[in-house]
Amino acid sequence: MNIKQELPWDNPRFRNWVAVARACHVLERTLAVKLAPLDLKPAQLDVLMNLYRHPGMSQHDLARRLLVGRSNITMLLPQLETRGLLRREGDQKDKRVLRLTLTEAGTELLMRALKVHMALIEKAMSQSTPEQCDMIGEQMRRIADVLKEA
Amino acid sequence: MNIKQELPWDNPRFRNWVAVARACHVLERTLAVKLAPLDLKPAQLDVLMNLYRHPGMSQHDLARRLLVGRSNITMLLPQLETRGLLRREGDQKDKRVLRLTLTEAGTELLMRALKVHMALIEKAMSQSTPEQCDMIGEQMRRIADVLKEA
DNA sequence: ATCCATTCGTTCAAGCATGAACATAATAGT
DNA sequence: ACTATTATGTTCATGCTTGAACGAATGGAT
Repeated sequence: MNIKQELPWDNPRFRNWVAVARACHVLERTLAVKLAPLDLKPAQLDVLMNLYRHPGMSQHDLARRLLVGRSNITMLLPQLETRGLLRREGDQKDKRVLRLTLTEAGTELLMRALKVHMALIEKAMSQSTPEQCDMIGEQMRRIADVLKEA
Repeated sequence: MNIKQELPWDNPRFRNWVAVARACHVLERTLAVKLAPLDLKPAQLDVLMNLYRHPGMSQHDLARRLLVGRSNITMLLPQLETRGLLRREGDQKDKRVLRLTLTEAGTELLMRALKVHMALIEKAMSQSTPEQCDMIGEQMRRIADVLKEA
C-alpha cells in the first residue's frame, strides 16, 4: 500500500486553513468568556442578532441561517422566551409557523452584547488593513458558497 | 439609555469576520459528513494528526494543542485506543504522564482521512491565489496570537 | 372531496465538550 | 525529612447539538 502521499503540512493551503480554524476556535471561546457576565452564549447571541435584522422570521428560516438543525432552535428558544427577550407568535395564514420577534429587553441586551462582540472583533482584526480584511471576507464567502453546493 | 450605537453590520470588520466564522462552520460540517465512512469525527482526526506530527506527546500537551480541556482528551482517547489506532504508555521518569503514539493502523487510517480532508480544503481554497492564501493564513495566525494574550 | 407528499415545529435518546472536584505524583521551600 | 504547591489524568454532573421519529398543517393531483 502506498502510504507516501504528499503530506498536508507541506501544503500551504492546508496549513493556512488550519490557521483559520484555530483563529475561529479561539475567538469563539474568548467570546463565550466575555459574554458570560451577560448570561449569554454565543449561539444565543446569534439568535438575537438574526432576529434583530430579520424580525418575523420563522424558526425554520432561523435554523437555516444559523446552519443548525431545526430541533436545535426548538431547544434554544424557550430559555430566551422565558427571559422575555423574544416573542413567538403563530402565523395567521399558516398555522404551522411561529413568527419570532425581539422584545424591548431583547433588543437592549443585544446592544450590550454587540458592544462586547464588536470590541473583540476589532481587537482581532485591528492588525489587518481594510483591503486585507475585505479580501478575507470575499474569499470566505466564496468558500461557503463552494461548499454549500458540495 | 443610548441604544443607538454604530451598528455592526455596517462595519466591514464585523461583516467579514462573520464570513470567516460561517466558512469554518460549513467546512467543519462538510468534513464530518465526508469522514463518516471512515467512522471518524473531525475531533478524532485532529488527535491523529497531532500524534503523527508529535509522537510521544502527553495528554496535557495534546489538549493544549487542540485548544480543548484535559477531560475532553480523557473522554476521547479510549475510543481510539480500543480501535487500536494509538497506544498510551506510562512515562518512566514521570509516572503521572501518559505518552501517546500512533499504531500502524492509526497511521494508515490517518492517511486515508487526510486524503479526504485535503481534497475538501483544496476545493474550498482553490479560488484563492497562493498569495491570497498565504496572506489569509498570516492574518489568522496573528489573530490567534492576539487573542491568546487576552 | 380525497389522497399524497411536503413543510414546520416538537420530542427524545445519543454523543460531545466543559468545568469543578478529586487522586496521585512530582517539585520546591524550609 | 516534611510540608505545601503544582502538575497530570480521571470522574462526574451539566448543558449543547444532532438526527430520527412523530404530529399537525398545508398544498397539489386526480
